[in-house]
Amino acid sequence: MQQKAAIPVTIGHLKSACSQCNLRELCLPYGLSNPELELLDEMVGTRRKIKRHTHLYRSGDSFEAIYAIRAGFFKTDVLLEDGRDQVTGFQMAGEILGLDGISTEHHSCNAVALEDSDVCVIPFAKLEELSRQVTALQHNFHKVMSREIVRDHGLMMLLGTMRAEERLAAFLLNMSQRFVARGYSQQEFHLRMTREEIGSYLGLKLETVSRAFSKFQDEGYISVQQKHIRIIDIPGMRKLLNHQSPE
Amino acid sequence: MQQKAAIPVTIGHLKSACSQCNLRELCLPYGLSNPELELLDEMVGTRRKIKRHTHLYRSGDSFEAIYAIRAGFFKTDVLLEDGRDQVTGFQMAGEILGLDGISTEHHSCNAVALEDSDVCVIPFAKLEELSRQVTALQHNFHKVMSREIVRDHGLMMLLGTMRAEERLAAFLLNMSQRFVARGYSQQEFHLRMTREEIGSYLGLKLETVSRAFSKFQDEGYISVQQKHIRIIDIPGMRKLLNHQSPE
DNA sequence: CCGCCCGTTTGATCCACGTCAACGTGCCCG
DNA sequence: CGGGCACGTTGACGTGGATCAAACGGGCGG
Repeated sequence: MQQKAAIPVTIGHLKSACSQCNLRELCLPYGLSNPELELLDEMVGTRRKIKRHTHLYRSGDSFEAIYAIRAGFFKTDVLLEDGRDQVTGFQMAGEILGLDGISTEHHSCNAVALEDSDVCVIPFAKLEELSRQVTALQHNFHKVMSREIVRDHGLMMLLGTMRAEERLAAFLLNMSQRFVARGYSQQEFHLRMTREEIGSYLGLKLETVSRAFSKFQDEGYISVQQKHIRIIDIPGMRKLLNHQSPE
Repeated sequence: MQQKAAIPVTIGHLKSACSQCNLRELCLPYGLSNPELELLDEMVGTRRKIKRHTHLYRSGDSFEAIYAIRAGFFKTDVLLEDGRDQVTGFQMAGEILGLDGISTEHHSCNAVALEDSDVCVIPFAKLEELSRQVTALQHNFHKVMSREIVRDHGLMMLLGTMRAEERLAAFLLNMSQRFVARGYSQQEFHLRMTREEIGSYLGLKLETVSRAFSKFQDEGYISVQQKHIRIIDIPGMRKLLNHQSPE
């Protein structure tokens, strides 16, 4: 983004600088003082470029660091022995990847880039060390983990109680909201994932996802052109969520 | 359990003692040295008794502490505006409740005791303070949060990809495993929750849960007598999980 | 000890979504 | 520029689990 290296690198030994990062309001540096930010800059060792459709880490990899997404888009998924898998999340700039690895010292899911991406590598041992000294960092980190838990509960709710169209509406509104927080349009965006990945995330088959997209378009809620989505009627979409329960 | 107070109390000002607790291998004290345990004892201010069917906290309550279950059994659930709700977890002795509250300083789910229970109140500010000094505590706490995230991913997998009988099998094996870790029988236990609560947790209706119980019994996997379950064929149950995928 | 009530079981029917199949469509590479 | 291929759409049909309904059983209060 800032400079294009003449030699292609997969692991860039560029220094990151949290103090300069325009995502710091969304990420671990939030609310830190300048001297504290400098400590954080030291801790975040390197950045790493991840090409589209390659893994940042795989289930079973030993856990050493968490990753802050500087630019790009990821999915995480888990795999069952029998081959079934499920997308557990889509992550965008400013969000943290790798928290699943802390519990066992090994990652328990795969993280795959859905577009060429750029992450800050945060060695976990150093994070723990620094968060013993910087209270605000410690607190931010705890909030990040807790937010992940709350997010997961929301997804469980979706998977456990919602019907297909509600799930897709919830998904689109969630995307919209996250794009807004990053300064993009609320109603118009580009989805980086396939219908199958959306389906896996929402516990639906890709055909069902496709049909729901078509239905929303027919009813004037959205306009769909491949992966390009425009939400025409946001309040209408919201109503889809709350009202129509089968009981 | 140890002594019955003459006066009924809901908030007991009994000192807890992590150093004496027989659950310390499952809980935050794991691996701490004796002097560190004493610091922990100081931090854990009080214990609190929660009667069956009463709330430990409610969604929206301001967040001040997390809770370690000393004895008893809880469920957590989230509520949608339209009245639909979903059980997001069942918690037993040695497990931690309340982590959802860190992110917004308010709880985002309800915690209800399914039997008379007893929890250690861990003021969160003090926990953060102490975990800045005691590395092992800090690390344990991070592991507890991460474990919760991994658990949630497993549940998402269940809700997103498994059929009814697989879900129930997974649920029963999970219960069994957690009872073993607490020194109870692997094959025989008492469920504290109703069929409806199991259904809500598994994303099924209570009738479906009931039918699956009956089917398992007919096929000789388990014997069911109300809430009392005996698993007869554990390896058989495990096979139910992996093999029979529809694709 | 009886009767009520909540939780559970079981049966009959329905329907949302999965499955299978065919056809479009944008895009990359030769 | 054209052919292949992954991704997406749409249709016809099947089915697992929801829904509706009725009856059962066990625990508890009177």
